Amino acid sequence: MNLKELAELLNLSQTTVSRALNGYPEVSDATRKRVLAAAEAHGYRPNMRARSLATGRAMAIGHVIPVSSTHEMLNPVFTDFLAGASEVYSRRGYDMLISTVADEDQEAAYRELKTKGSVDGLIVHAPRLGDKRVHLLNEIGLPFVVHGRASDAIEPYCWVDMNNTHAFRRATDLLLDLGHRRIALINGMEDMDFTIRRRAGFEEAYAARGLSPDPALIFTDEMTEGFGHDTARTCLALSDPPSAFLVSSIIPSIGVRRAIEELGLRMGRDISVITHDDDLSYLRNRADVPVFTATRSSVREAGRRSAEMLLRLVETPGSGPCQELLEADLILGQSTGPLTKSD
Amino acid sequence: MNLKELAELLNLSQTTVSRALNGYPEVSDATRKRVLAAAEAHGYRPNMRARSLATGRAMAIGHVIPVSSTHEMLNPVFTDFLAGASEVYSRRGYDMLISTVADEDQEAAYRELKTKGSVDGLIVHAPRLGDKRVHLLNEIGLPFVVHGRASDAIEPYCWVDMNNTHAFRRATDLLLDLGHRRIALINGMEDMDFTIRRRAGFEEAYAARGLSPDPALIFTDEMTEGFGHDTARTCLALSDPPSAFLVSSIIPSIGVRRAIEELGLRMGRDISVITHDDDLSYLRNRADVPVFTATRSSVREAGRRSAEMLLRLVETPGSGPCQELLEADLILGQSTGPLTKSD
DNA sequence: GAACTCATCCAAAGCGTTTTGAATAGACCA
DNA sequence: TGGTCTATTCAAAACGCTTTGGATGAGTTC
Repeated sequence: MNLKELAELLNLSQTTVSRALNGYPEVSDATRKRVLAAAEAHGYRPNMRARSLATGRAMAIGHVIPVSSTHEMLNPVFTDFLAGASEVYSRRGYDMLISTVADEDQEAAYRELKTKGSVDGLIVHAPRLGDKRVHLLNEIGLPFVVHGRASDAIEPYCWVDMNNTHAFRRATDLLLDLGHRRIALINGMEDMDFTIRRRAGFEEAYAARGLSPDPALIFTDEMTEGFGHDTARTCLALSDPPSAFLVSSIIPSIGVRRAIEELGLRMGRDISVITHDDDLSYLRNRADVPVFTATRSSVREAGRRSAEMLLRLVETPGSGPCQELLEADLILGQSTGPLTKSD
Repeated sequence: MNLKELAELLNLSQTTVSRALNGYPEVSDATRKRVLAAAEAHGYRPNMRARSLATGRAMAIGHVIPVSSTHEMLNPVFTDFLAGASEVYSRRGYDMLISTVADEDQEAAYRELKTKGSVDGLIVHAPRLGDKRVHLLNEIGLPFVVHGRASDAIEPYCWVDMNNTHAFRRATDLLLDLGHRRIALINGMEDMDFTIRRRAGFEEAYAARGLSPDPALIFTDEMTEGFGHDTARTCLALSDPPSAFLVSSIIPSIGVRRAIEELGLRMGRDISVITHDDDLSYLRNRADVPVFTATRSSVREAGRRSAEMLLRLVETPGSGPCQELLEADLILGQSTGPLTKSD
C-alpha cells in the first residue's frame, strides 16, 4: 500500500493525503480523520527511501567504528554507549547505522556517508591524538558529536566527555592518601585521547605532592581482561612491586583481580585497586560495598547525552557548538586499603 | 555533484553515465574510461536514497534488538556477533541498521521495516519459546536468518546456531566422569531457546547414566557477572552444596569465580567450573591452559556465518532455507578436577 | 543496394514521497 | 449583485537514480 493507492482509495489527491498524515494545517478535520483511519486500517507506512529522497533527511544517525588489525573498537564499553544512544534514537524516530571502517579509508568513508546521504549526522568515536576527523567533518559539512575530545583540533566542535583528568586525579589522590607511592597505571591504547587525559590526572596528583610516578609502572594497551591480568602478573613479579593499581576499565580490572588472587593475595588488603567503572550493564560494580573502589561514570548516559546533542544539532542547524563534561563519582569499595608496610 | 551534472559535464546522457559506472556492457570502452575518470576526479558518489528508490534495494541489513524492562539484549556477546556480521557487510557493501524495539511493539516494528524499505533483510536475535517472529517474517516476506533456533516454528526458515544440546551434554559428561554428582546449572533467561537446549543437554547426560540432576540447582536469569556471583554464593552456602558449576557464559562465570575465591576456595581443586565460552574478544579464555574448562564456540564466527547466509538469501531469492549448526569445542582448562570427597 | 546485425547511445518513464503553485467553492462584506 | 477572503483541495514538479524501449549509424550479408 503506497500513497498513490491510498489516495485513490480515498478519492483524494496524494497531496492531501500526505498533508493529512504529516499534520499540516490546510486539511479539514473531517478528511484528516478519514485519512488517518484509512491509513491505520490498511497499515500504510510511508516508504522511507522515497521520503528521504524528497525531504533530504535520512532519519538515521551513523556510528563509524574504526577497525584496525591492532585495535578493536567494538567492545563492551562501546556497546553500552550504543545502548544509551539507541534509546534516544528510537524515541525520536531515528535509525542507527553502524559501519565499521578500516583505519586507512576513514576519510573516504566519511565523505561517502555524506554524499550517499544515508545519515543525517554522526557520532565520532574514540578520538585520538592528531585526529583529523574533526577537521574533515567540518569541511564535509555533516553534523557530528565527538564522544570524548579531539584535543588538538583547532576549530570548535561538539563533544560529550567525561572529566577523565579530574577523575584520575582524585583516584590517585585517594591512593596517595592511603600511603601508596608505587602505583601502577593500567591504561588504554596509547594515542587515545582519554588515555592521555587519565595519565595527566595521575601525574598531576603526584606532582601536587612533589612526587612523581615511576614511568616503568605505566602500561597502555587495548583494555582486555588478558591485558589487565598479564600486566598485573608482571608487576607483582617485580623486585619492587607496586602496592596499588589504577586501572582504566572494569574489564582489565577483572584480570588484575584474577592475577592478585592467583598469587594468594587479597585485593584491598595486600594490594589496592581503583578502577574506572563505566557502569556496564553486564559487569556491574554495585553492591552495598562494591567490589572495586572506582571512578564511576555511566557510558550509557554518555551515549544518551551524545545522541540528544546530535539530534539537536541535526534538527536545528546552526545551534552553536556545545559541550558537555560529565563528572565521575568516586565510589569507595572493597579494593582499597592503607599501605601495609611489609618491612 | 549528481548524475545529471556529471552527464552534462561529459556531454552524455544520464543513462550512459549510469551504465558506465555500474559496469553494464553496452558502453564503449572509450566512454567508460572517460566517465570513470570524470567521476573519480569530481568525487561523484551516487546518492543511496535515490538509488535505493530506483532499485528497490536498500543495501542495508537490519538487526532488531528486543528490549524489555527485564531484559537487555545489548550485551557483550551480542556485540561480538555484530562485529562478525559487520565484517561481512562492509566487505559486501552493505550497511548495518540497528533498531532497539520494545518487546510489545515487535510486530509493528517488523512490518514497518518492510514497508519503510530501509533494509533488505534482517537477523533475528534471541529466539524464545513461542517466538512468533518466524511466522510473522515469513508472512511479511522479508528475508531473514535466525541466530539460534525457534524450536516451535512449524514453517521452514534459515538459521545459524551452535549445537547447544551436544555441547552441554559433553560438558556435563565430563563433570560426571570426574565424579561430580551435584552440579549447579547457571543458565540464561528461562524462555530463551538456547537456555532450553542447554538444559536438555545437561539432563540428557544425567539420564544416560540413570541419574537425574537436582532441579533446585538449576538457575536461570540474565547472564550478568552479578547473577553468576550471587547464585554461586547461594549455592555454596547450602547445607549440601554442589561440587561443580556449569555456566552458560563467561560473564557469569567470572562472577562464579569471584564467589568461589571470596570463600577462600580454589576453582579446579575445591569446586569445578565449566563455562560456555563465546570467545569474546575482550574476555578471552585463552592461555596454554585456559582459566576455564569450556565449551567454546566463537559467536563472532556465528555472526559472520549468519551475515553470509542472509546476503546469499537476499541476493538470490528463493535459495531454499538453509541451516548451519556449529559444533563447540570442549576445551580443558584449570577449572575442573575430580570430585574430592570431603567426608 | 536493400536488408539485417550489432554496438552504442539516448529520451523518457518509473521508484514513492514532499512541496510548489493554482484552482475551486463557499463565506463574508459592501 | 459582485468582489474579496479563506479554507480546502489538487495537478504537477521535484528529489537522483535505474531501466525500458527505442534511435542512430556503421558494418555485414546476400
